[in-house]
Amino acid sequence: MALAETIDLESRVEAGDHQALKLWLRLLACTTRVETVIRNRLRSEFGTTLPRFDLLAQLEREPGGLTMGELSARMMVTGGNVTGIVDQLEGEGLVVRNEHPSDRRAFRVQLTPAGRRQFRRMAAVHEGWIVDLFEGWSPTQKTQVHELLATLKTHLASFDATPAPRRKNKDSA
Amino acid sequence: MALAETIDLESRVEAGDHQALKLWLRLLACTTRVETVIRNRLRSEFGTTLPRFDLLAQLEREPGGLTMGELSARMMVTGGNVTGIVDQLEGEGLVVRNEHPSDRRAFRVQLTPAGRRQFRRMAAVHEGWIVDLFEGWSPTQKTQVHELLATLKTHLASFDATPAPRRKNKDSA
DNA sequence: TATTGTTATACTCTATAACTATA
DNA sequence: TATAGTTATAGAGTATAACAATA
Repeated sequence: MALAETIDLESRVEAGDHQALKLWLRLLACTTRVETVIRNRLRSEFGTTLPRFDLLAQLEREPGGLTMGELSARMMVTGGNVTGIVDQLEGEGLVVRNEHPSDRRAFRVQLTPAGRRQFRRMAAVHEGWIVDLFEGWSPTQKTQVHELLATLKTHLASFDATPAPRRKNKDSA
Repeated sequence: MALAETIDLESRVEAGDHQALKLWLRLLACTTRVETVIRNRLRSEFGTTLPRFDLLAQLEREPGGLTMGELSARMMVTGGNVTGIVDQLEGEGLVVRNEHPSDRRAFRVQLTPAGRRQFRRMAAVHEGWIVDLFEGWSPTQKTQVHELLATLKTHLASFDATPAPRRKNKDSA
């Protein structure tokens, strides 16, 4: 653990590896904790879930609506799941499947006025939770991490993180 | 208080809120991506999962073994899940339930020699993946974030993130 | 023939509750 | 009575594949 200073040349690479691993473990611990708090509160306060909240958030940003396929892509989940979530939200009167102007196979999924009201109410509370949770960092630190994460995000973009374990073709294997 | 001042104050708070939210979204995006890559590779390369890997990691650190309850606490999941994972790993010959010296209800779950070999092999590869994924940051940046996360982690410790949505008694928040 | 979305199914991960065998 | 672990069940959350309607 605290062996850092006395390393010789040979173990330096290994120490570097451990540095990355320890960083990852800590990052994961923090993220998981925040996520759990948010999930729990979303359920207890609003009787909803993270994917449902996420779907509403996607629609709120796109007043013209989104197709099921676009929702699927933005939420990074496969189509069948989107159908299920939209079914639920439509049942609650928060979203509607409107007809698509140019493709009769597709829909323009949009927020209803009630859906928009409900989402905004939740989003405001949600944002308050996030603010509290990240109060551990000063504004300067937040900015700093935000920028560091931008770098990391770019780097990570080159890794294959497709949801499916197996893609149709093209898998180099 | 002048109107202009009020507006200014309000928008400052709002700006601060958005800062935290944007930070969280980016943090979540990065973490999710890393996790997905790791999960996919763990499955495709070793036919295993993150919880199974995690359980082996817990045992590797504790040569004397751990009880089911201790595993449950360290992995932050409830008991029934641990039973399932240990069943699988025991079936594969990677861990054993040995008898507990002083409590006949409990076990000392331990790695088998094969389990230790297998875990070490996986852990080395796994660490390489992490190193690659975090190559986006310089060693200095890694250290920096690691320390910032320590601060955040401390702050987060005061929030209730119990797995269960509903606990026996009162919410302390 | 390709694509949009639905249906049906399955698997992972996790929680709860009732149960057993000790303590 | 309380605790360690198991069993059975439930419910998110996600994936795959076969299918219908339309392009």
